Amino acid sequence: IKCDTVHSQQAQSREDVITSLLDKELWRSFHCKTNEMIVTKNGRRMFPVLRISIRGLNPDSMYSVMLDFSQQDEHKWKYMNGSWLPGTKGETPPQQDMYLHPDSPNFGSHWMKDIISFSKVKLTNKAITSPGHSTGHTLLHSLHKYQPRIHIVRVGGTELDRQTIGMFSFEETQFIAVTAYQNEEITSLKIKHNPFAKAFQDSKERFSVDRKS
Amino acid sequence: IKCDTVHSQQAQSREDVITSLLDKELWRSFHCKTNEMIVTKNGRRMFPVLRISIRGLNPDSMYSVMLDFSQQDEHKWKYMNGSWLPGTKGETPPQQDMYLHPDSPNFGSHWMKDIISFSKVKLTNKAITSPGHSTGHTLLHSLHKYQPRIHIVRVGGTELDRQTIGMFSFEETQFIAVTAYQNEEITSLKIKHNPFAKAFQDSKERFSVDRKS
DNA sequence: GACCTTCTCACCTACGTGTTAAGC
DNA sequence: TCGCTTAACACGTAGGTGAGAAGG
Repeated sequence: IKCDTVHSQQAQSREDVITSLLDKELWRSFHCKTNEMIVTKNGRRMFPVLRISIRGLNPDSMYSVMLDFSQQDEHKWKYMNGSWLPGTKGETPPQQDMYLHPDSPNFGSHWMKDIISFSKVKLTNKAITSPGHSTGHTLLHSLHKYQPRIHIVRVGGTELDRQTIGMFSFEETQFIAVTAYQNEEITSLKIKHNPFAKAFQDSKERFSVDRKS
Repeated sequence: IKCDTVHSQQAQSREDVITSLLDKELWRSFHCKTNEMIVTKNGRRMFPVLRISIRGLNPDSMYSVMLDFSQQDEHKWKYMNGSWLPGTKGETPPQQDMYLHPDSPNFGSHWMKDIISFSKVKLTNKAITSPGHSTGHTLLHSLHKYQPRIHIVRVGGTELDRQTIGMFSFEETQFIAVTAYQNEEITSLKIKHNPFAKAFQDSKERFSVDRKS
């Protein structure tokens, strides 16, 4: 339905920095069904994992790469009769903290050398999870829609001397935060592609999500 | 025997940087028996793990922390009749590459905030381990004696603009690289303290390594 | 009741141990 | 034979899954 109208990148860059999203096919298969991400008290990883490549940085300059989640609208969404509908009442305003990629800070050469993976970021619905919660947890509101955004910041000699280089987001990575999956097709896609869900690959009825029909 | 003569730190520091070794009691219990570390083709972690704390860095300056292994002498060592003896023939010259702590580079405030652990460094006896060997592997010669050394380097705006701040080593962390444990007392200590060896904790005869006797 | 959240669970992935037997 | 190295193995640690029942 809307899968053909996805434009993959919105770039606002002060330098000639280019970022590319990996696993686009996978992301789009989820996006077509309206993607959902589980949030838990202790934090849940994302699947698919946000992975990007970066070009155009100065190899010898120092950068940090960050991730945050922009609340896309003020609706509380509701899954009814097989589709997501915006709720009537507007909900909570955003107050987003940044997830710092664990390789940060690092040289441009480091960031451009390999794929940059955000596999370790955890989504939570509780402000304070546990004593050892540290960083790595990002607070989201369940049943609200989010757009992941990647920020590239140049860091100078001191910790406060920083300058935003670019902000990048990819429409196919949008999702609705949930405490339990609503759409069974999303569940099936998660089980099919996430290695950690292998236990359920043969024990659950499969939907024909991949058939060309 | 020689356990009482261990001096714990040799510091050569251009600034007032102080590093402290953690788990000194544990390290000394191994050092008393002449410590051994396994080297394998694919790389083996160290146990005990090298863990230090650092003080005296400039919180806002950027540093990298590195680890290397200084070959202590030119002997090939041999375990005979319960003790290590230096072999007659001199052996290979050193050619040591540095293991970069995965948090590198980072601000002084980061390095001083928490304990710095070198748990992920892997010791190998093969130059090229596997296609995905990447960094994290350090080549050592089996049956040679090594002294781990920690280097702190200030890194500037560019990747090559760096200046060594200090080099620190702790005598109780010396070891002989082996492909299989020679001294059964060392094996027992490893099994006793390394959680990953728990499978052997109750199935193997224990030596009275900890009795005050 | 309907909706959403929380918790426990079996079942995985991923990989760090020393052991043992085989290889050289 | 002897000394040393290698590879397969059982058995742990550590932690990521959705399912399902229970809670609010």
